Amino acid sequence: MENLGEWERKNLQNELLKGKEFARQLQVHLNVRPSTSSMAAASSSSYDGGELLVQKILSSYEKALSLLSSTKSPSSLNANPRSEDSDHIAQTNAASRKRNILPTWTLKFQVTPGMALEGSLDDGFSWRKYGQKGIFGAKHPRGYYRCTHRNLQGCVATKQVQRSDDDPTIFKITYRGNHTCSQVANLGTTPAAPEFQQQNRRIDQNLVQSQQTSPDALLNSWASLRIITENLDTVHEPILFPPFSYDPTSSYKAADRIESTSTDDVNITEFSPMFLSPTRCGSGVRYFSGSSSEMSEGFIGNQKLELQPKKSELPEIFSSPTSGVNSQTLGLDFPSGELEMEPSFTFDNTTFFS
DNA sequence: TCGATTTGACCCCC
DNA sequence: GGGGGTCAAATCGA
Repeated sequence: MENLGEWERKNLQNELLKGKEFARQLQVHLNVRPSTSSMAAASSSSYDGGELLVQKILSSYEKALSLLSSTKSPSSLNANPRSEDSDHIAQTNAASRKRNILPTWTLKFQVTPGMALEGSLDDGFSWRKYGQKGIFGAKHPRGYYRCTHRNLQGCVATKQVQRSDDDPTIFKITYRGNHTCSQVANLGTTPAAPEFQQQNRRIDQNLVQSQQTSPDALLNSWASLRIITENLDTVHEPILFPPFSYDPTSSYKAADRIESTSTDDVNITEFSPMFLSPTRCGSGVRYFSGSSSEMSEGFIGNQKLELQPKKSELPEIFSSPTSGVNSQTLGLDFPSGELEMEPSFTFDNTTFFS
């Protein structure tokens, strides 16, 4: 934490505050009594899983914020000898520091063999490829993409696309950093926008091509979830994950599977923005399990989701032992993690990694 | 002509 | 020292 610059601290704090606020909104919807002692609440058998979960969420955010506020000023970073040489080096170091603290999460897509990969998994954002490298031990090269608006708008979002060694039809896409460009506003963070609502209705056509590539944006990408943690019994109240937004031109074979699953699956017509109506949202994702230190997973219909924390990301903030359900598990902020989605997602991959 | 992609080189971090 | 991430010049294509 001591290695965080002012910029990172502010962003972290803002993200944590947002997550905390979202949790509070969820608390309101669940009619959870505000409690100054989340642990006391946690030990109370009168709370059902969802309410308990909310208490833990708030507790985790409060602790994370507390940890953040208790850390040193980043001014000590100037003592780094590498930053004294030149502006270029200083900028490089700054980039490296940002690299280390930027939220990272991973999606896995399974594609239909033979289909062309258009736009390297079009997720709705504009990406510009800036590199490709062979990775040690990997059969396939890794592609590096950054937001097209990086220069104009300073958007720091990047993604890496790596084809799986075991199954060439599986692509692992690692997103890093939030989109700060105008694309965010156009791709679902404005729930009232007609496009957004229309996209919600298109879920049955294009489920997995989430256009949200930031942690916050991912909030707009997921159907409501029911979450189970390793410390909790089944959570009966859904944790809300806002809807996917989709590329209407893509085809997605898993949608039928989702629609055909049982009654508590995603109610496609009732996707709602963040935390609007827990009871309205279905529970397409059956559950998430695990803690910040262990893999979490869940399902949207038949689709498996995995959240795999990366230990290098924000360890100070999210190391709280009571943060069994931290923002990542909830999708509130996804400080790091992996979402594995293996639907029969179809896209054109013939031009990828040519 | 301009934006995107390719690719070799550079640099940071482990 | 090696691997991974990024840079930037060269190249491509609309």
